[in-house]
Amino acid sequence: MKKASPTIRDVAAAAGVSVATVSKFINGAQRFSAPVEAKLRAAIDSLGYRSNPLARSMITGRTRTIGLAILDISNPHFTNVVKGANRIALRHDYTLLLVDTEENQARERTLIEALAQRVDGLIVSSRMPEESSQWMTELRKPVVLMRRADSLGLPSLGIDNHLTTYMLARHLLNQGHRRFAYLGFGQARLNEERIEGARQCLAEAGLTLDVHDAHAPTAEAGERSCSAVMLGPNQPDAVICYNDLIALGFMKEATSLGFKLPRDVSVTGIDNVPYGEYASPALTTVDIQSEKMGETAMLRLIDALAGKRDAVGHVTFEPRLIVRDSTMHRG
Amino acid sequence: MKKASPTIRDVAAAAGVSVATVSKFINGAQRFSAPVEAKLRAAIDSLGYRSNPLARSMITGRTRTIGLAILDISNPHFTNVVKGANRIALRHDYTLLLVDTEENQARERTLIEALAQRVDGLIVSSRMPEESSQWMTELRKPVVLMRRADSLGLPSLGIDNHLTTYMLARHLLNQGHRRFAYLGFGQARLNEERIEGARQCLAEAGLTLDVHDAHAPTAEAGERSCSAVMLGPNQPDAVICYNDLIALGFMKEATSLGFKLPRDVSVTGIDNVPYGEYASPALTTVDIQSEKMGETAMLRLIDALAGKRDAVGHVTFEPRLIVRDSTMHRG
DNA sequence: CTGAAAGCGCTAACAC
DNA sequence: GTGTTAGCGCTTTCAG
Repeated sequence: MKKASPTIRDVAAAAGVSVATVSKFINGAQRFSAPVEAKLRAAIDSLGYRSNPLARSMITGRTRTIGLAILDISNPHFTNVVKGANRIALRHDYTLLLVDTEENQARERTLIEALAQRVDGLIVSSRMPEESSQWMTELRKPVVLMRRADSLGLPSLGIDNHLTTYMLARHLLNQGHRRFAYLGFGQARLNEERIEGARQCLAEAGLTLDVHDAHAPTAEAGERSCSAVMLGPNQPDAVICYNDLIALGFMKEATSLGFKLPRDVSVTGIDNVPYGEYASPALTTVDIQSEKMGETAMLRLIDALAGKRDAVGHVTFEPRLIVRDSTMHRG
Repeated sequence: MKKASPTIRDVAAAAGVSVATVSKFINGAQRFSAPVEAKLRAAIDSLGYRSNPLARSMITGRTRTIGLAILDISNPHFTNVVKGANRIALRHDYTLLLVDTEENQARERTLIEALAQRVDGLIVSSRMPEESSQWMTELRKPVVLMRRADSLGLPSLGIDNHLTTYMLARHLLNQGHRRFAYLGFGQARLNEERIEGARQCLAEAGLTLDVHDAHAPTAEAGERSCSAVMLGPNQPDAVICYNDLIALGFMKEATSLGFKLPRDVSVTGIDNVPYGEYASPALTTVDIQSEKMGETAMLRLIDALAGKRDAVGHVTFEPRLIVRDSTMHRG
């Protein structure tokens, strides 16, 4: 299982040619005379030769590997990002070096810096404040950021967060809701934008938003926070959650607490994770094109690596409202 | 963003020592005289030197990278495997090179063979028949298989599949169900074992199993197959699904078709994916310790790489029944 | 403790 | 078309 692999030299010897010829052959760099080609082929597969990508990389400086740093592989949003990124990578003959930072900011930098050394470029998802992310520009490798960060001068992409919650609020308003709560995740940069989006929409209707924090972007966190929202002094008839996971947990706990959904309260999420559809009531949410974001990030990175002109700008994705059964008209 | 990185030679020059000394220093291979150590430190961080892992790997033959090949990152079962494997890898200072074969057998071999060249060892999840998996033993790298395959002589691990469905059938039997259907995924090796487990249990009660195939291990497939199961000639009062995803899809569609769950039919899955809990009715399932499997696979691999004696055997995990609301007593 | 030198397996000029 | 040769950035004997 671990026998020493034959090298290019072994092949050269076996085929009676020079190493340079073998190298050119495996790289398909040119054409060869029939006898040489035959001998090469024979030597290669009789020895079971496979070129050593490490040695090649050391010279060319390219590894055909892209680093992808995400915050939590358990979150279906990121799973979809990985899926999209992986698909494009494969198509361009790259492989993915995955790093899950597990929402741990302390580790993040070390992990990503180490990653940067083994790849040609990287896609990074991070919650670090822009001010302390300067190091990302000093990785000596092209980086695509999965969030807006204008001051860093890095290519980036993300959705219009303000719009997500604006849409949600408008939808709920149209349905006749009047008492709004927002269950957020304060550590995320984009939490503010989401609060702002909902607030603005509500303000236009003369309403206010009761803001809560779930402290984690997970279903468990949503469960834990439910009673504080539903049994507090401002019982809402509509709650907008930071993401689908929180919403799913919230709905489960609300049901346990004896509320009938969506009759007693309408709930919405953001992300359009695959399982919102299978919850009951099926979750109204906003699709943020997670998979597409992964694809686009990878595409931009690969273009950059190929030397194509890359607008070092921000690409904004359009969110799309997905109405399901967790929101209903208020008589 | 791409300035040429300083090399060990630059450091040596700046510090006025030899490259060998620098090498030993960054590898913490020995102790140094105070003045040398000071100069080294100064040179290294004034240059911002970082050792090039590729060059190191080429010599040592080790990359500190583990390859993980899974069938579908969208499936929460595999997500959990990744999570577990990643946690252990990180702890031992390894990184994960992830490959998602997307349930595509044709690509699988190529992808994995390529992967094998860039890693120290690999963990492989595959549906390939044992007979045609011989190549996995010829990768020249340690491999841990995420399924039973005795003839290959590779370390492997998995759960007792026979027991999963046996338990499920027994549970449903105890609840008074009598008309059983199984909604499987024929392409999986373990489908047979699961059918057998349920069958055996039912046989003991003088009952039979009505076997169907969903053709994919996904929620969509479960939805599509529902009507054939529920509206066919043998309407069941209990259905055991190949996995949670299929069960979730099945339940959704059954509800659409007008069935009341679990009153009209009890449904079970296998895997204990996080979202079964948030479906309604919450899904009765069998926990197969996905995350733990990932951890154990990684641990065994790392032990093997560290030269520790590794029983080239199969480790079997115990499934555990999780009863929730999708199964109920039959009056 | 420190240094000199010989490569790891391969590519990339440049000759022939 | 094919061969020669000089390294890539680093580790690793082996002397001193």
